[in-house]
Amino acid sequence: MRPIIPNISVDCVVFGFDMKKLNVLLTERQLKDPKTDEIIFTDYTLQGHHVLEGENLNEAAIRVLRDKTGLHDIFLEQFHTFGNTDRMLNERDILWTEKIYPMVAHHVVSVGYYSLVDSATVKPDQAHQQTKWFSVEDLPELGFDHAEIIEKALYCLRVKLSREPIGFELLPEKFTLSQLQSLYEAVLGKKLDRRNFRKKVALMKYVIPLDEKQRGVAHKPAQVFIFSKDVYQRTKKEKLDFSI
Amino acid sequence: MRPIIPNISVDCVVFGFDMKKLNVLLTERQLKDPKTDEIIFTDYTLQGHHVLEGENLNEAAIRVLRDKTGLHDIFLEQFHTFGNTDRMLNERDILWTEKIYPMVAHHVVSVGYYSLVDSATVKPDQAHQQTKWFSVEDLPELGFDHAEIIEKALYCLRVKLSREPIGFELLPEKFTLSQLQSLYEAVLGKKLDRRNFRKKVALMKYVIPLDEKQRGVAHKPAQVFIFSKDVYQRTKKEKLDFSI
DNA sequence: TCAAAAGTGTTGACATTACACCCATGT
DNA sequence: ACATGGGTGTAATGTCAACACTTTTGA
Repeated sequence: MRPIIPNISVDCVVFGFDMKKLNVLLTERQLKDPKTDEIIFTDYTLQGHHVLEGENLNEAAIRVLRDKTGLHDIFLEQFHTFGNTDRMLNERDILWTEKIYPMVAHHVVSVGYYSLVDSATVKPDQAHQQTKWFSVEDLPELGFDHAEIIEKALYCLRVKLSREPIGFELLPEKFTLSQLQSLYEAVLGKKLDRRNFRKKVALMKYVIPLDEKQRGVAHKPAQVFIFSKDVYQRTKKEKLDFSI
Repeated sequence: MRPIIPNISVDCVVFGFDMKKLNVLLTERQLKDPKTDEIIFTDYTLQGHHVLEGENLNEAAIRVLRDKTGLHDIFLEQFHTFGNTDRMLNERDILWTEKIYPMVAHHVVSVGYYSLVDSATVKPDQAHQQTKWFSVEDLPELGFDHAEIIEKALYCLRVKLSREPIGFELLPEKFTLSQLQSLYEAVLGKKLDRRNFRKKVALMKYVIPLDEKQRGVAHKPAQVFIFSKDVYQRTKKEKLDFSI
Protein backbone atom coordinates (compact mmCIF):
# COMPACT_ATOMS: atom_id res chain seq x y z
CA MET A 1 0.00 0.00 0.00
CA ARG A 2 1.48 3.30 -1.10
CA PRO A 3 1.57 6.08 1.51
CA ILE A 4 -0.94 8.92 1.26
CA ILE A 5 -0.06 12.51 0.50
CA PRO A 6 -1.33 14.12 3.69
CA ASN A 7 -2.41 17.48 2.24
CA ILE A 8 -3.95 16.64 -1.14
CA SER A 9 -7.23 14.81 -1.60
CA VAL A 10 -9.93 14.28 -4.20
CA ASP A 11 -13.66 14.50 -3.51
CA CYS A 12 -16.16 12.91 -5.87
CA VAL A 13 -19.67 14.24 -6.36
CA VAL A 14 -21.53 11.25 -7.81
CA PHE A 15 -24.68 12.41 -9.56
CA GLY A 16 -27.39 9.89 -10.31
CA PHE A 17 -30.72 10.17 -12.07
CA ASP A 18 -33.67 7.96 -11.08
CA MET A 19 -36.06 9.07 -13.87
CA LYS A 20 -37.53 11.66 -11.57
CA LYS A 21 -34.85 13.74 -9.92
CA LEU A 22 -31.15 14.32 -9.69
CA ASN A 23 -29.44 12.68 -6.74
CA VAL A 24 -26.07 12.78 -5.06
CA LEU A 25 -24.34 9.89 -3.36
CA LEU A 26 -23.38 10.61 0.25
CA THR A 27 -21.81 8.57 3.01
CA GLU A 28 -22.85 8.74 6.62
CA ARG A 29 -20.20 10.00 9.00
CA GLN A 30 -20.75 9.19 12.65
CA LEU A 31 -18.47 10.09 15.48
CA LYS A 32 -18.89 8.06 18.68
CA ASP A 33 -17.31 8.47 22.03
CA PRO A 34 -14.82 5.59 22.17
CA LYS A 35 -15.71 4.77 25.79
CA THR A 36 -19.43 5.31 26.17
CA ASP A 37 -20.28 4.55 22.52
CA GLU A 38 -22.45 7.64 22.66
CA ILE A 39 -23.04 9.29 19.28
CA ILE A 40 -21.38 12.71 19.26
CA PHE A 41 -22.70 13.67 15.85
CA THR A 42 -23.97 12.23 12.57
CA ASP A 43 -23.74 13.89 9.21
CA TYR A 44 -22.88 13.10 5.61
CA THR A 45 -19.87 13.58 3.37
CA LEU A 46 -18.88 13.06 -0.24
CA GLN A 47 -16.70 10.18 -1.28
CA GLY A 48 -13.14 11.36 -0.95
CA HIS A 49 -9.66 10.28 -0.06
CA HIS A 50 -6.12 11.49 -0.09
CA VAL A 51 -4.05 11.18 -3.22
CA LEU A 52 -1.38 8.47 -2.93
CA GLU A 53 2.26 8.97 -3.70
CA GLY A 54 2.95 8.39 -7.36
CA GLU A 55 -0.73 8.70 -8.27
CA ASN A 56 -2.28 11.09 -10.79
CA LEU A 57 -5.31 13.08 -9.67
CA ASN A 58 -7.77 11.31 -11.93
CA GLU A 59 -6.33 7.96 -10.92
CA ALA A 60 -7.08 8.93 -7.34
CA ALA A 61 -10.65 9.82 -8.28
CA ILE A 62 -11.12 6.50 -10.07
CA ARG A 63 -9.74 4.67 -7.06
CA VAL A 64 -12.04 6.53 -4.66
CA LEU A 65 -15.08 5.59 -6.71
CA ARG A 66 -14.03 1.98 -6.93
CA ASP A 67 -13.17 1.63 -3.24
CA LYS A 68 -16.01 3.62 -1.77
CA THR A 69 -18.87 2.70 -4.05
CA GLY A 70 -17.84 -0.23 -6.22
CA LEU A 71 -18.42 1.91 -9.33
CA HIS A 72 -16.04 1.66 -12.26
CA ASP A 73 -15.81 2.81 -15.86
CA ILE A 74 -17.99 5.84 -15.28
CA PHE A 75 -17.95 9.40 -16.51
CA LEU A 76 -15.64 11.57 -14.44
CA GLU A 77 -14.80 15.23 -14.77
CA GLN A 78 -12.63 17.53 -12.71
CA PHE A 79 -14.49 20.76 -12.02
CA HIS A 80 -12.83 22.83 -9.28
CA THR A 81 -10.24 22.72 -6.52
CA PHE A 82 -11.06 23.70 -2.98
CA GLY A 83 -8.25 24.96 -0.83
CA ASN A 84 -9.48 27.48 1.69
CA THR A 85 -7.59 27.20 4.93
CA ASP A 86 -10.81 27.05 6.92
CA ARG A 87 -12.48 24.30 4.95
CA MET A 88 -11.97 21.68 7.67
CA LEU A 89 -12.20 23.94 10.68
CA ASN A 90 -15.79 23.81 11.79
CA GLU A 91 -16.31 22.17 15.14
CA ARG A 92 -17.41 18.74 13.95
CA ASP A 93 -14.65 18.47 11.38
CA ILE A 94 -12.00 19.29 13.96
CA LEU A 95 -13.32 16.61 16.31
CA TRP A 96 -13.55 14.10 13.48
CA THR A 97 -10.12 14.78 12.10
CA GLU A 98 -8.44 14.63 15.49
CA LYS A 99 -10.03 11.32 16.46
CA ILE A 100 -10.14 9.48 13.16
CA TYR A 101 -7.42 10.94 10.96
CA PRO A 102 -4.78 12.43 13.24
CA MET A 103 -2.16 11.76 10.58
CA VAL A 104 -3.48 14.14 7.94
CA ALA A 105 -2.67 17.81 7.61
CA HIS A 106 -4.90 20.59 8.93
CA HIS A 107 -4.91 22.25 5.56
CA VAL A 108 -5.95 19.80 2.86
CA VAL A 109 -6.44 20.97 -0.70
CA SER A 110 -9.15 18.92 -2.36
CA VAL A 111 -9.60 18.48 -6.09
CA GLY A 112 -13.29 18.11 -6.94
CA TYR A 113 -14.58 15.64 -9.53
CA TYR A 114 -18.10 14.89 -10.49
CA SER A 115 -19.29 11.67 -12.05
CA LEU A 116 -22.54 10.67 -13.68
CA VAL A 117 -24.35 7.38 -13.31
CA ASP A 118 -27.77 5.90 -13.84
CA SER A 119 -28.85 5.67 -10.22
CA ALA A 120 -31.60 3.14 -10.90
CA THR A 121 -29.39 0.39 -12.30
CA VAL A 122 -26.09 1.30 -10.63
CA LYS A 123 -26.47 1.01 -6.90
CA PRO A 124 -23.67 1.24 -4.39
CA ASP A 125 -22.82 -2.35 -3.53
CA GLN A 126 -23.51 -4.23 -0.33
CA ALA A 127 -20.15 -3.38 1.18
CA HIS A 128 -21.14 0.28 1.44
CA GLN A 129 -24.39 0.27 3.37
CA GLN A 130 -23.90 3.68 4.89
CA THR A 131 -23.75 5.24 1.41
CA LYS A 132 -27.08 6.50 0.08
CA TRP A 133 -28.69 8.67 -2.59
CA PHE A 134 -30.06 12.08 -1.67
CA SER A 135 -31.98 14.46 -3.88
CA VAL A 136 -29.93 17.55 -4.74
CA GLU A 137 -32.99 19.52 -3.70
CA ASP A 138 -33.05 18.06 -0.22
CA LEU A 139 -29.58 17.43 1.13
CA PRO A 140 -28.84 16.39 4.71
CA GLU A 141 -26.35 18.08 7.02
CA LEU A 142 -22.95 17.93 5.33
CA GLY A 143 -19.40 17.80 6.70
CA PHE A 144 -16.42 19.96 5.74
CA ASP A 145 -17.16 22.33 2.85
CA HIS A 146 -19.07 19.63 0.99
CA ALA A 147 -22.23 21.70 0.62
CA GLU A 148 -20.18 24.26 -1.29
CA ILE A 149 -18.52 21.53 -3.35
CA ILE A 150 -21.86 20.04 -4.37
CA GLU A 151 -23.26 23.44 -5.27
CA LYS A 152 -20.28 24.19 -7.49
CA ALA A 153 -20.41 20.71 -9.04
CA LEU A 154 -24.07 21.17 -9.91
CA TYR A 155 -23.39 24.53 -11.48
CA CYS A 156 -20.54 23.08 -13.55
CA LEU A 157 -22.70 20.14 -14.57
CA ARG A 158 -25.42 22.51 -15.78
CA VAL A 159 -22.98 24.53 -17.82
CA LYS A 160 -21.45 21.38 -19.25
CA LEU A 161 -24.83 19.82 -20.06
CA SER A 162 -25.92 22.94 -21.87
CA ARG A 163 -22.85 22.65 -24.13
CA GLU A 164 -22.31 18.92 -24.56
CA PRO A 165 -24.49 15.82 -24.64
CA ILE A 166 -23.27 14.24 -21.43
CA GLY A 167 -26.76 13.57 -20.10
CA PHE A 168 -26.70 10.10 -21.57
CA GLU A 169 -24.24 9.13 -18.87
CA LEU A 170 -27.11 9.50 -16.40
CA LEU A 171 -29.44 7.18 -18.29
CA PRO A 172 -29.49 3.47 -19.05
CA GLU A 173 -28.22 2.51 -22.48
CA LYS A 174 -31.76 2.47 -23.87
CA PHE A 175 -34.09 5.28 -22.96
CA THR A 176 -37.22 7.07 -24.11
CA LEU A 177 -37.52 10.70 -25.09
CA SER A 178 -39.63 11.44 -22.04
CA GLN A 179 -36.90 10.08 -19.84
CA LEU A 180 -34.33 12.19 -21.63
CA GLN A 181 -36.49 15.27 -21.25
CA SER A 182 -37.10 14.56 -17.60
CA LEU A 183 -33.33 14.31 -17.13
CA TYR A 184 -32.71 17.70 -18.72
CA GLU A 185 -35.45 19.18 -16.59
CA ALA A 186 -33.97 17.70 -13.43
CA VAL A 187 -30.46 18.94 -14.14
CA LEU A 188 -31.29 22.35 -15.55
CA GLY A 189 -33.99 22.85 -12.95
CA LYS A 190 -36.74 24.00 -15.29
CA LYS A 191 -39.63 22.58 -17.30
CA LEU A 192 -39.26 22.14 -21.04
CA ASP A 193 -41.96 22.00 -23.71
CA ARG A 194 -42.44 18.44 -24.97
CA ARG A 195 -42.94 19.20 -28.64
CA ASN A 196 -40.07 21.66 -28.82
CA PHE A 197 -37.83 19.27 -26.95
CA ARG A 198 -38.53 16.46 -29.42
CA LYS A 199 -37.95 18.75 -32.37
CA LYS A 200 -34.52 19.60 -31.02
CA VAL A 201 -33.62 16.00 -30.28
CA ALA A 202 -34.68 15.05 -33.81
CA LEU A 203 -31.83 17.24 -35.07
CA MET A 204 -29.29 15.35 -32.95
CA LYS A 205 -28.31 12.58 -35.28
CA TYR A 206 -26.47 10.84 -32.49
CA VAL A 207 -29.73 10.06 -30.67
CA ILE A 208 -30.81 7.01 -32.58
CA PRO A 209 -34.28 5.41 -32.52
CA LEU A 210 -34.31 1.62 -32.19
CA ASP A 211 -36.87 -0.63 -33.82
CA GLU A 212 -38.18 -1.35 -30.35
CA LYS A 213 -40.85 -0.13 -27.95
CA GLN A 214 -41.26 0.05 -24.22
CA ARG A 215 -43.14 -2.94 -22.78
CA GLY A 216 -45.33 -3.47 -19.76
CA VAL A 217 -46.35 0.13 -19.23
CA ALA A 218 -49.98 1.07 -18.62
CA HIS A 219 -50.08 3.56 -21.46
CA LYS A 220 -48.99 3.92 -25.04
CA PRO A 221 -45.47 2.43 -25.15
CA ALA A 222 -42.71 4.82 -26.09
CA GLN A 223 -40.06 4.35 -28.71
CA VAL A 224 -36.63 3.40 -27.40
CA PHE A 225 -33.47 5.34 -28.28
CA ILE A 226 -29.73 4.95 -27.83
CA PHE A 227 -26.96 7.53 -27.81
CA SER A 228 -24.09 7.06 -30.23
CA LYS A 229 -20.91 8.62 -28.87
CA ASP A 230 -19.29 7.69 -32.15
CA VAL A 231 -21.75 9.64 -34.28
CA TYR A 232 -21.47 12.57 -31.88
CA GLN A 233 -17.67 12.67 -32.10
CA ARG A 234 -17.80 12.64 -35.87
CA THR A 235 -20.44 15.33 -36.27
CA LYS A 236 -19.82 17.74 -33.41
CA LYS A 237 -18.75 21.26 -34.09
CA GLU A 238 -17.48 23.84 -31.65
CA LYS A 239 -20.00 26.53 -30.93
CA LEU A 240 -18.36 29.64 -29.52
CA ASP A 241 -20.16 32.91 -29.71
CA PHE A 242 -20.40 35.95 -27.64
CA SER A 243 -23.69 36.31 -25.93
CA ILE A 244 -25.65 39.02 -24.24
CA MET B 1 8.16 34.70 5.89
CA ARG B 2 5.81 31.75 6.10
CA PRO B 3 7.17 28.40 4.91
CA ILE B 4 6.03 27.01 1.57
CA ILE B 5 3.92 23.92 1.12
CA PRO B 6 6.34 21.83 -0.93
CA ASN B 7 3.82 19.93 -3.06
CA ILE B 8 1.10 22.48 -3.89
CA SER B 9 1.59 25.43 -6.20
CA VAL B 10 -0.41 27.85 -8.28
CA ASP B 11 0.38 28.81 -11.88
CA CYS B 12 -1.03 32.00 -13.39
CA VAL B 13 -1.75 32.36 -17.09
CA VAL B 14 -1.84 36.13 -17.56
CA PHE B 15 -3.68 36.99 -20.76
CA GLY B 16 -3.24 40.42 -22.26
CA PHE B 17 -4.73 42.11 -25.30
CA ASP B 18 -2.79 44.72 -27.26
CA MET B 19 -5.63 45.75 -29.65
CA LYS B 20 -4.38 43.22 -32.18
CA LYS B 21 -3.83 39.84 -30.63
CA LEU B 22 -4.11 37.86 -27.45
CA ASN B 23 -0.87 37.51 -25.51
CA VAL B 24 0.43 35.53 -22.56
CA LEU B 25 2.96 36.70 -20.03
CA LEU B 26 5.97 34.39 -19.72
CA THR B 27 9.17 34.49 -17.74
CA GLU B 28 12.51 33.39 -19.07
CA ARG B 29 14.06 30.46 -17.28
CA GLN B 30 17.76 29.99 -17.81
CA LEU B 31 19.89 27.31 -16.25
CA LYS B 32 23.61 28.02 -16.14
CA ASP B 33 26.45 25.80 -15.09
CA PRO B 34 27.49 27.25 -11.71
CA LYS B 35 31.20 26.96 -12.51
CA THR B 36 31.62 27.76 -16.19
CA ASP B 37 28.58 30.06 -16.40
CA GLU B 38 27.72 28.21 -19.58
CA ILE B 39 24.02 28.28 -20.49
CA ILE B 40 22.63 24.78 -20.22
CA PHE B 41 19.18 25.73 -21.51
CA THR B 42 16.79 28.63 -21.89
CA ASP B 43 13.04 28.40 -22.02
CA TYR B 44 9.94 30.08 -20.62
CA THR B 45 7.49 29.38 -17.84
CA LEU B 46 4.30 30.78 -16.43
CA GLN B 47 4.27 32.80 -13.26
CA GLY B 48 3.90 30.33 -10.43
CA HIS B 49 4.88 29.63 -6.89
CA HIS B 50 4.16 27.28 -4.06
CA VAL B 51 1.25 27.92 -1.75
CA LEU B 52 2.36 29.10 1.68
CA GLU B 53 1.22 27.60 4.93
CA GLY B 54 -2.00 29.21 6.09
CA GLU B 55 -2.71 30.67 2.65
CA ASN B 56 -5.82 30.14 0.52
CA LEU B 57 -5.34 29.18 -3.11
CA ASN B 58 -6.60 32.43 -4.53
CA GLU B 59 -4.51 34.38 -2.05
CA ALA B 60 -1.51 32.51 -3.40
CA ALA B 61 -2.47 33.43 -6.95
CA ILE B 62 -2.86 37.09 -6.00
CA ARG B 63 0.52 37.01 -4.29
CA VAL B 64 2.20 35.41 -7.30
CA LEU B 65 0.86 38.11 -9.60
CA ARG B 66 1.94 40.85 -7.26
CA ASP B 67 5.43 39.47 -6.63
CA LYS B 68 6.24 38.29 -10.14
CA THR B 69 4.67 41.00 -12.25
CA GLY B 70 3.67 43.90 -10.00
CA LEU B 71 0.05 43.46 -11.08
CA HIS B 72 -2.73 43.90 -8.54
CA ASP B 73 -6.51 44.13 -8.46
CA ILE B 74 -6.94 42.17 -11.64
CA PHE B 75 -9.42 39.59 -12.83
CA LEU B 76 -8.49 36.11 -11.68
CA GLU B 77 -10.23 32.81 -12.26
CA GLN B 78 -9.32 29.28 -11.27
CA PHE B 79 -9.79 26.98 -14.26
CA HIS B 80 -8.14 23.58 -13.72
CA THR B 81 -5.72 21.68 -11.52
CA PHE B 82 -2.76 19.84 -12.95
CA GLY B 83 -1.42 16.90 -11.00
CA ASN B 84 0.04 14.31 -13.29
CA THR B 85 3.01 12.63 -11.69
CA ASP B 86 5.12 13.22 -14.78
CA ARG B 87 4.45 16.92 -15.14
CA MET B 88 7.92 17.94 -13.91
CA LEU B 89 9.85 15.02 -15.21
CA ASN B 90 11.16 16.03 -18.59
CA GLU B 91 14.91 16.38 -18.72
CA ARG B 92 15.19 20.15 -18.38
CA ASP B 93 12.72 20.30 -15.51
CA ILE B 94 14.60 17.65 -13.57
CA LEU B 95 17.87 19.55 -13.98
CA TRP B 96 16.23 22.81 -13.03
CA THR B 97 14.45 21.47 -9.98
CA GLU B 98 17.52 19.70 -8.68
CA LYS B 99 19.73 22.75 -8.99
CA ILE B 100 17.40 25.56 -8.13
CA TYR B 101 14.64 24.11 -5.98
CA PRO B 102 16.02 21.01 -4.30
CA MET B 103 13.65 21.56 -1.38
CA VAL B 104 10.40 21.03 -3.28
CA ALA B 105 8.66 17.73 -3.88
CA HIS B 106 9.00 15.75 -7.09
CA HIS B 107 5.26 15.59 -7.43
CA VAL B 108 3.75 19.05 -7.24
CA VAL B 109 0.07 19.58 -7.85
CA SER B 110 -0.52 22.94 -9.45
CA VAL B 111 -3.77 24.87 -9.39
CA GLY B 112 -4.18 26.88 -12.60
CA TYR B 113 -5.54 30.43 -12.63
CA TYR B 114 -5.92 32.75 -15.54
CA SER B 115 -6.07 36.50 -15.30
CA LEU B 116 -6.98 39.19 -17.79
CA VAL B 117 -5.27 42.54 -18.27
CA ASP B 118 -4.96 45.27 -20.82
CA SER B 119 -1.46 44.53 -22.06
CA ALA B 120 -0.95 47.97 -23.60
CA THR B 121 -1.37 49.99 -20.42
CA VAL B 122 -0.41 47.37 -17.85
CA LYS B 123 3.17 46.36 -18.40
CA PRO B 124 5.22 44.18 -16.10
CA ASP B 125 7.29 46.58 -14.05
CA GLN B 126 11.00 47.24 -14.28
CA ALA B 127 11.86 44.70 -11.61
CA HIS B 128 10.80 41.88 -13.91
CA GLN B 129 12.80 42.36 -17.06
CA GLN B 130 12.87 38.74 -18.01
CA THR B 131 9.08 38.64 -18.15
CA LYS B 132 7.61 39.30 -21.61
CA TRP B 133 4.43 39.09 -23.67
CA PHE B 134 4.09 36.35 -26.28
CA SER B 135 1.27 35.89 -28.76
CA VAL B 136 -0.81 32.82 -27.94
CA GLU B 137 -0.39 31.91 -31.59
CA ASP B 138 3.38 31.88 -31.38
CA LEU B 139 4.65 30.60 -28.06
CA PRO B 140 8.29 29.87 -27.28
CA GLU B 141 9.62 26.64 -25.81
CA LEU B 142 7.90 26.11 -22.48
CA GLY B 143 8.97 24.38 -19.27
CA PHE B 144 7.06 21.79 -17.22
CA ASP B 145 3.54 21.11 -18.56
CA HIS B 146 2.98 24.83 -19.16
CA ALA B 147 2.06 24.38 -22.82
CA GLU B 148 -0.80 22.15 -21.72
CA ILE B 149 -1.79 24.61 -18.99
CA ILE B 150 -1.94 27.52 -21.45
CA GLU B 151 -3.96 25.50 -23.94
CA LYS B 152 -6.49 24.57 -21.27
CA ALA B 153 -6.62 28.15 -19.97
CA LEU B 154 -7.34 29.46 -23.44
CA TYR B 155 -10.11 26.94 -23.94
CA CYS B 156 -11.67 27.87 -20.59
CA LEU B 157 -11.35 31.56 -21.40
CA ARG B 158 -13.17 31.03 -24.69
CA VAL B 159 -15.99 29.17 -23.03
CA LYS B 160 -16.24 31.79 -20.31
CA LEU B 161 -16.16 34.69 -22.77
CA SER B 162 -18.94 33.14 -24.82
CA ARG B 163 -21.12 33.05 -21.69
CA GLU B 164 -20.16 36.17 -19.76
CA PRO B 165 -18.91 39.66 -20.60
CA ILE B 166 -15.43 39.34 -19.15
CA GLY B 167 -13.72 40.71 -22.24
CA PHE B 168 -13.77 44.20 -20.76
CA GLU B 169 -11.08 43.08 -18.35
CA LEU B 170 -8.74 42.92 -21.34
CA LEU B 171 -9.45 46.49 -22.46
CA PRO B 172 -8.74 49.93 -21.03
CA GLU B 173 -11.64 51.53 -19.20
CA LYS B 174 -12.65 53.46 -22.32
CA PHE B 175 -12.71 51.61 -25.63
CA THR B 176 -14.23 51.72 -29.08
CA LEU B 177 -16.49 49.13 -30.64
CA SER B 178 -13.80 48.16 -33.13
CA GLN B 179 -11.45 47.43 -30.27
CA LEU B 180 -14.10 45.35 -28.56
CA GLN B 181 -14.76 43.43 -31.74
CA SER B 182 -11.08 42.89 -32.34
CA LEU B 183 -10.81 41.49 -28.82
CA TYR B 184 -13.61 39.00 -29.39
CA GLU B 185 -12.01 37.98 -32.65
CA ALA B 186 -8.63 37.48 -31.00
CA VAL B 187 -10.01 35.36 -28.17
CA LEU B 188 -12.54 33.33 -30.10
CA GLY B 189 -10.15 32.96 -33.01
CA LYS B 190 -12.56 33.93 -35.76
CA LYS B 191 -13.68 36.97 -37.73
CA LEU B 192 -17.00 38.63 -36.94
CA ASP B 193 -19.19 40.80 -39.15
CA ARG B 194 -18.94 44.47 -38.13
CA ARG B 195 -22.57 45.44 -38.58
CA ASN B 196 -23.91 42.34 -36.87
CA PHE B 197 -21.45 42.74 -34.03
CA ARG B 198 -22.61 46.29 -33.39
CA LYS B 199 -26.25 45.28 -33.49
CA LYS B 200 -25.57 42.74 -30.78
CA VAL B 201 -23.58 45.11 -28.62
CA ALA B 202 -26.41 47.64 -28.93
CA LEU B 203 -28.58 45.15 -27.04
CA MET B 204 -26.09 45.00 -24.17
CA LYS B 205 -27.28 47.83 -22.00
CA TYR B 206 -24.16 47.57 -19.88
CA VAL B 207 -21.95 48.78 -22.75
CA ILE B 208 -22.49 52.49 -22.44
CA PRO B 209 -21.59 55.15 -25.03
CA LEU B 210 -19.85 58.23 -23.65
CA ASP B 211 -20.33 61.71 -25.03
CA GLU B 212 -16.76 61.54 -26.23
CA LYS B 213 -14.82 60.65 -29.36
CA GLN B 214 -11.42 59.24 -30.13
CA ARG B 215 -8.83 61.95 -30.84
CA GLY B 216 -5.70 62.12 -32.91
CA VAL B 217 -6.48 59.29 -35.28
CA ALA B 218 -6.07 59.67 -39.03
CA HIS B 219 -9.61 58.67 -39.83
CA LYS B 220 -13.14 59.30 -38.61
CA PRO B 221 -12.90 59.25 -34.81
CA ALA B 222 -14.82 56.48 -33.12
CA GLN B 223 -17.25 56.81 -30.27
CA VAL B 224 -15.93 55.82 -26.87
CA PHE B 225 -17.70 53.31 -24.62
CA ILE B 226 -17.38 52.03 -21.08
CA PHE B 227 -18.55 48.80 -19.50
CA SER B 228 -20.80 49.00 -16.47
CA LYS B 229 -20.36 45.98 -14.21
CA ASP B 230 -23.14 47.37 -12.10
CA VAL B 231 -25.67 47.45 -14.93
CA TYR B 232 -24.57 43.98 -15.97
CA GLN B 233 -25.08 42.53 -12.49
CA ARG B 234 -28.55 44.01 -12.29
CA THR B 235 -29.74 42.87 -15.69
CA LYS B 236 -28.05 39.53 -16.27
CA LYS B 237 -30.07 36.38 -16.53
CA GLU B 238 -28.84 32.82 -16.50
CA LYS B 239 -29.00 31.23 -19.90
CA LEU B 240 -28.94 27.48 -19.64
CA ASP B 241 -30.20 25.47 -22.54
CA PHE B 242 -29.41 22.20 -24.06
CA SER B 243 -27.75 22.47 -27.38
CA ILE B 244 -27.10 20.23 -30.31
C1' DT C 1 -63.94 2.36 -20.33
C1' DC C 2 -60.64 4.83 -18.02
C1' DA C 3 -56.18 6.64 -16.76
C1' DA C 4 -51.69 7.68 -18.22
C1' DA C 5 -48.20 8.96 -21.00
C1' DA C 6 -46.83 9.04 -26.23
C1' DG C 7 -46.85 11.31 -30.25
C1' DT C 8 -47.53 15.08 -33.55
C1' DG C 9 -47.57 20.79 -36.62
C1' DT C 10 -48.34 25.50 -37.15
C1' DT C 11 -47.77 30.20 -36.33
C1' DG C 12 -45.69 34.55 -34.84
C1' DA C 13 -41.79 36.63 -32.75
C1' DC C 14 -37.22 37.07 -32.65
C1' DA C 15 -32.30 36.35 -33.85
C1' DT C 16 -28.84 35.61 -37.30
C1' DT C 17 -26.55 36.08 -41.53
C1' DA C 18 -24.90 38.28 -45.61
C1' DC C 19 -23.86 42.24 -47.83
C1' DA C 20 -22.02 47.89 -49.80
C1' DC C 21 -21.78 52.62 -49.41
C1' DC C 22 -20.89 57.25 -47.38
C1' DC C 23 -18.43 59.88 -43.46
C1' DA C 24 -14.93 62.32 -40.64
C1' DT C 25 -10.36 62.90 -39.72
C1' DG C 26 -4.97 63.52 -40.23
C1' DT C 27 -1.41 63.73 -43.41
C1' DA D 1 -7.00 64.71 -52.30
C1' DC D 2 -6.31 60.53 -50.38
C1' DA D 3 -5.94 56.83 -47.10
C1' DT D 4 -7.92 54.94 -43.05
C1' DG D 5 -11.11 53.02 -40.31
C1' DG D 6 -16.12 54.55 -38.49
C1' DG D 7 -20.73 54.16 -38.99
C1' DT D 8 -25.16 52.53 -40.85
C1' DG D 9 -30.01 49.19 -42.85
C1' DT D 10 -32.46 45.60 -45.16
C1' DA D 11 -33.99 41.25 -46.73
C1' DA D 12 -33.80 36.20 -46.36
C1' DT D 13 -33.25 32.58 -43.39
C1' DG D 14 -33.17 30.06 -39.25
C1' DT D 15 -34.41 29.36 -34.51
C1' DC D 16 -37.49 29.55 -30.54
C1' DA D 17 -41.75 29.63 -27.86
C1' DA D 18 -46.42 28.83 -27.32
C1' DC D 19 -50.06 25.89 -27.74
C1' DA D 20 -54.24 21.04 -27.93
C1' DC D 21 -55.75 16.99 -29.62
C1' DT D 22 -55.46 11.93 -30.89
C1' DT D 23 -53.26 7.32 -29.96
C1' DT D 24 -51.98 3.14 -27.57
C1' DT D 25 -51.63 0.41 -23.89
C1' DG D 26 -52.63 -2.09 -19.09
C1' DA D 27 -55.62 -2.23 -15.43
